[in-house]
Amino acid sequence: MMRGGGGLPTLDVSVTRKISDSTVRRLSQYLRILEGRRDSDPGTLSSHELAGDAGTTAAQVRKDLSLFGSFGKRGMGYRVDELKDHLREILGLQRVWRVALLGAGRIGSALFEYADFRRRGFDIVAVLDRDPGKIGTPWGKVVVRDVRDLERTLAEDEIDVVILAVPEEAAQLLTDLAVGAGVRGILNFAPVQLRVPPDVAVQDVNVVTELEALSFELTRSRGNGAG
Amino acid sequence: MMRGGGGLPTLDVSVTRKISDSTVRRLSQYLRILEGRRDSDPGTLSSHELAGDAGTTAAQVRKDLSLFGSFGKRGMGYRVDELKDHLREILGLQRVWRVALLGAGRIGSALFEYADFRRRGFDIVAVLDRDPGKIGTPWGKVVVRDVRDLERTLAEDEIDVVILAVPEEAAQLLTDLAVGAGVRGILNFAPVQLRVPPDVAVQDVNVVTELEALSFELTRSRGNGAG
DNA sequence: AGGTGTGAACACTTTCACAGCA
DNA sequence: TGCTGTGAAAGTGTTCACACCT
Repeated sequence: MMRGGGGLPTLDVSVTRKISDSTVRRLSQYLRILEGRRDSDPGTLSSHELAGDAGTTAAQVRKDLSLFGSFGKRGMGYRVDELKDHLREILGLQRVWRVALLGAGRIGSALFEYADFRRRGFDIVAVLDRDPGKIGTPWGKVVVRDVRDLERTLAEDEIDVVILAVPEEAAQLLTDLAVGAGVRGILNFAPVQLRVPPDVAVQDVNVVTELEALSFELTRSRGNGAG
Repeated sequence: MMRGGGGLPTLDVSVTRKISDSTVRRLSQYLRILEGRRDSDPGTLSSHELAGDAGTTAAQVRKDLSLFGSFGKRGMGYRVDELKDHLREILGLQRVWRVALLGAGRIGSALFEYADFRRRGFDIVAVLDRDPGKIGTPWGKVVVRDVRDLERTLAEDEIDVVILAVPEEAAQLLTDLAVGAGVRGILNFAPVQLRVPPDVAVQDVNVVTELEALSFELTRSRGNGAG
């Protein structure tokens, strides 16, 4: 493989190549698995081991990683610490992302309480809602703000990413405001297809769709000899 | 296209063919879009319209639907009511699925309160937790039960699908018990790769992975001329 | 021997483009 | 004419298999 530099770590993160969504999700999973390893575990692991834990194949693991560089040693496998660092860099997790939570309802509060975000580099620095009964109440270190101050909040708090946990009807309007205020990433819990400019990234979480996918699978497999 | 019967509705649901996950997700989306239409909207719509609302292409819509039958009329498009029925049948939504919620914490309670499930054919008929402070408390029409009664509850309540909203450490154990008790579908919120027999369907929901996918996209696009 | 990195083969998905029906 | 349904083409993603390094 050709690469320019001398002693720099081998990492092709900067190369613009199309990386599939499934690859990215697996990389996230690999990182989670590595982070779950104890200090007593060996400091090195093979693509086979990682694949086993991730429910994929060794070839898939090697291919995924090789898209970004050569992180392993032949005959040895991958050094856990090194690979963790590479994955964090690949995924853009070596910085803290400033997140605003839009919607302080059930979903919003469940997400807010989920401490893993902070540990994983996503800091919820603002919470906004429409309900006067919620505005002004303290949530941990932040105070719930009026969603009408959305644009100012996003700018002042230098928000990178917005988590949309509001009713369907409000989702597109708030998206437009957030995008206008410079937000480039949205994690969308509302069951609508958000319309955004091409330079804005959206990830959808839709539990009903997941359940319907289960329903589909269960319905199909019923007849196929599983009895 | 060849098909056996006489006057029966044209529907290939029974045919065993590999349908991709992305197709299934789009079908769910199409259904949601159709259900969101008002009575004042036209009773018919084209693949182009549906594609527009779903953020995909007309060819994709037609291909997705054609995997299951010929539901449209050339020159006319699709009848909304008919297509809704077909999609419900394809997705296995013409019955009510009996769901047990494992874990009455933040996520569990947010999910439980999300009324859309019931409307969409997923009835949460049991809630279980480990916490003695929660066991016995009424949640709507059901009472939180001791997770130690899991197997009996699953059998007695004829549970089809389990929603796993418990801490990571408990997830695999509860999965094994549920599978042993005959559950064939699991919606998993725990950040672990569950091990299940091949006839059990699992869908994962992992918000951290979604955020990391956003992080990846934002990191990559930074340099690529969006400024 | 053990295990990575990777081109090539294969499998799957999406898009194209058009015949054919309303 | 308008729009579906669908083979064929193009495009993507996964698996194979092996050269090569430790």
